[in-house]
Amino acid sequence: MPWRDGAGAPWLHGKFKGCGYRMTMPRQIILDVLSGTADHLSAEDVYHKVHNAYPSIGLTTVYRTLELLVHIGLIYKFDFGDGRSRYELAEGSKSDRHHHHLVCTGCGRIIDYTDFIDEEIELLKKTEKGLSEKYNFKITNHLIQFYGLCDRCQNK
Amino acid sequence: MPWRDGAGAPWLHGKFKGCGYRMTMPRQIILDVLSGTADHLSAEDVYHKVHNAYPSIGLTTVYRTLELLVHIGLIYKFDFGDGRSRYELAEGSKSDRHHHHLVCTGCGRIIDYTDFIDEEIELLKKTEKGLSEKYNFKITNHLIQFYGLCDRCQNK
DNA sequence: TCTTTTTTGAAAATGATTTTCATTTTCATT
DNA sequence: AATGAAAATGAAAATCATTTTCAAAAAAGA
Repeated sequence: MPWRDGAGAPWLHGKFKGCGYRMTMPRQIILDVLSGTADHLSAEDVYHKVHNAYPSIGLTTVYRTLELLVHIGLIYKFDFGDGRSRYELAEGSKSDRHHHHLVCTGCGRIIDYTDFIDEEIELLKKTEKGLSEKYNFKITNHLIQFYGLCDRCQNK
Repeated sequence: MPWRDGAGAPWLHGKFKGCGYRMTMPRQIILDVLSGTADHLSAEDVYHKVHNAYPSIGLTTVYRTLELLVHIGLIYKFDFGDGRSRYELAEGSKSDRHHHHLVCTGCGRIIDYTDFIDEEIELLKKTEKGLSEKYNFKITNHLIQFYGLCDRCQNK
């Protein structure tokens, strides 16, 4: 699954070239890193992980690549309120189900949940449709997060 | 409603003192500014508006006061993805209904909507309950936002 | 291979937010 | 009203994530 041969997922080449971008080594490795974790990595997290396989990479390139991947739609960018953006693979790339986030305001822990997702999605669809019509807004995305304290943080 | 006499809303004094804080002039004026607008002001927006009534105020104090007000629960802090935090009065202070946000990724415009809110709230309650039990999470807050293009931005 | 365009990395710049610290203000007590 | 301790303030400096600049390196096409 992580395509360690250095070629990257073949179907991605097409996605990149189709958009006029080149599939380069840094881009492949950054995608590999994101594919190989279930965490919500920050740009610097990615930078450190990438560094192992490709020590010469610069933080700048990581930022640029992440921005590009968000633009192409291969990854999502999130803000969980700790001052740095977090990234995760968009579903479809991996066998990853659509989920939302539970954010602990105590320790910053993030829990992905898929419970109730179907109902949420259904309501979201309905809401999107209604809002699109009323406000003439072309909705492309949504964000749902719950904030609170995780079990550990509740006990001081 | 904006208590222009400089005393601030009387019931707020209690809220502040109850938490061990003092109700000062800068704090009153910052609250007045937030009460007097329907916009989603950034810290610097607040700073500029406050400056009229209280020219000696510093940006630092604005930041500190906003943080305090968030902590007390009088205002909410939002991130709409443009790199600066935005603040708005929590409902209850004003005759303000609970609402969610529609964010235009083209121009940054924010639309508050209350449509479908009742259904959303109902589902959120149910979801919160379920998630709280399953993950032993004490949920205090939620965030729902839709992203897309507003009517103006759709036409280039 | 040669040429053009894209991508890269290091260093510098940016910009929002936070910290530091000396001064001023508040408020419970004289 | 005066006093003194605790809290709040403001200016300047510090932080820190992210962006920009720019010259060199890598990729795609001829």
